[in-house]
Amino acid sequence: MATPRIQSVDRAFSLLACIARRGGSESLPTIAAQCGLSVATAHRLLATMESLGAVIHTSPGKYRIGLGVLELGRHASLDGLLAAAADPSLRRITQTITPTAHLGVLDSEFMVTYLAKATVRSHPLPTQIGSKLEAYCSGLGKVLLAALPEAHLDAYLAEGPFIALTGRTIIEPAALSRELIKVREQGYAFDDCELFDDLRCVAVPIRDADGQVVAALSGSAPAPRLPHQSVPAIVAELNRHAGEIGRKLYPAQPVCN
Amino acid sequence: MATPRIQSVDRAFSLLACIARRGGSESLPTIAAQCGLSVATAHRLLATMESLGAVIHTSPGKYRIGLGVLELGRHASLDGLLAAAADPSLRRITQTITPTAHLGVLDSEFMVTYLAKATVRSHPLPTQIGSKLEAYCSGLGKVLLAALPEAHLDAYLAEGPFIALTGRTIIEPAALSRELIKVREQGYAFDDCELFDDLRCVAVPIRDADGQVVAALSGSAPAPRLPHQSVPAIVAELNRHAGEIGRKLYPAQPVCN
DNA sequence: CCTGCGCTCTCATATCATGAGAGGATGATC
DNA sequence: GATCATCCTCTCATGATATGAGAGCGCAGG
Repeated sequence: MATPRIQSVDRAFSLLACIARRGGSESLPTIAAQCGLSVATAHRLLATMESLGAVIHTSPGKYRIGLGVLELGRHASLDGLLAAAADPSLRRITQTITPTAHLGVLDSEFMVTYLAKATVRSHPLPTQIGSKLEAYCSGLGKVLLAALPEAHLDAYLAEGPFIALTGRTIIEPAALSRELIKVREQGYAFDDCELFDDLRCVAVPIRDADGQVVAALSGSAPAPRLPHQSVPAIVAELNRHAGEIGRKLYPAQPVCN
Repeated sequence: MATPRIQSVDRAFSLLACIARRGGSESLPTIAAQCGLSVATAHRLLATMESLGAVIHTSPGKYRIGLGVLELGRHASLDGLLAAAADPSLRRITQTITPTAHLGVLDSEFMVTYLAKATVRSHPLPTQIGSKLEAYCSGLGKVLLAALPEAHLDAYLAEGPFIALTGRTIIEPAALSRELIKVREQGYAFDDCELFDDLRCVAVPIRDADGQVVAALSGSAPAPRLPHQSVPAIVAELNRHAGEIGRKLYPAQPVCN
């Protein structure tokens, strides 16, 4: 059968989640009840975690998440995890779908940051992990922009007209706005040589457990290798990978009933 | 006997600590060995935590701290924990030692931030939780300054001379420097009406597990109620509380061998 | 094709966690 | 200042739960 769960660990995290949710002032009996545990069990679990620094019992009736958790969290960042989680998918994509694959996020300045990249040797591309790029001119950027809340998007569009990188770059705010609506509706973006001449790219969103777009995944190829009729299949494949990445990062949350 | 520990929870956190330390690229067999666990056990624990989002298995040989831990950590801050952990001690101090007690930290601008305060009704003081105060003129500030690394302290002293708040405020950098050396040596600070007329205060450092000063704890009283000969006893009591607070926040770390 | 490595799973065993409730301590109320 | 209400801690017999060795599977590189 599937790997059996360790009950105590489930319960421990249930307690942590419960404490985190309540911001830190619930009594042990209350917490125990919320997690469906006996007071004795909850107490043992909390005492164990307290000695590990994961929880602290500040005063009667008050439990809080401890510095230990903060310390552990210091080693994780959304960007780093996205990159790490996406890496295997990117590799597979380059082997089966398009010769190049990218993962990117949008920063607060509306710039796309490349977090991960994979390419087959024969098709180098001048993109670099960690570098930033304007959003309006790439598949990744269009997917990420399309997911922005109305107000932010308007602010971005107001920055236009934009600079043309190729003859096909969308530079007019109105045209970009229309394009983004289309992207949002169809669930993917198609970059038809808008960033580099002769390079096409398909991009799809990566979503968290709530469906919010947190990043985008793209596959790029020379235009001849990426004809229009191949797009639907590529989108499907990319979506499969995007779903996998999303699920890796955001599993069923630890609930506390 | 003392509350029994939950072995699985200890092991789970041992794994987390191990993964965090290695920055995220160790194979399951390696991690298991480092934590003294069998591969099967480590696998079960990790699988459980993975489904909770505490860990993610990005690709073969690579485990990382997951977003779940980040999310939990979002609810904890050093400041908040210090305040919460100190609160009971502050209350006790006001009942047994001095009518007012404060907890403060130093920010990057050399300002003391009051994180917690307790007072008995009969002795109000115009200090507010969350407000900031120059460091040179209070017991808390002197303790915190005395713990700064040489270079930072020099930078601060160069900002002087300071503004006198009472006739006894130390305003000359040279004098303050001498005072801080004394504070460092004796392990506590005595504020003899340097901040408010007729208000004396004794302050001691709160240290983390490594002995680094992270905050300071003070007891204040009207000058007549805090004669010089009572200082040693007050220092001892404050230190007891400071130790308690430090131990609450920084228990024996989760080690991974 | 074969080898090495990393991960997953099986199963009998006994360790380990369990939960009801008593007792002690602390703080609030009157 | 005394009483009451919480909250926390601990005990102990029971059995559910975690354990670990090792086999098997899939994958990647040689």
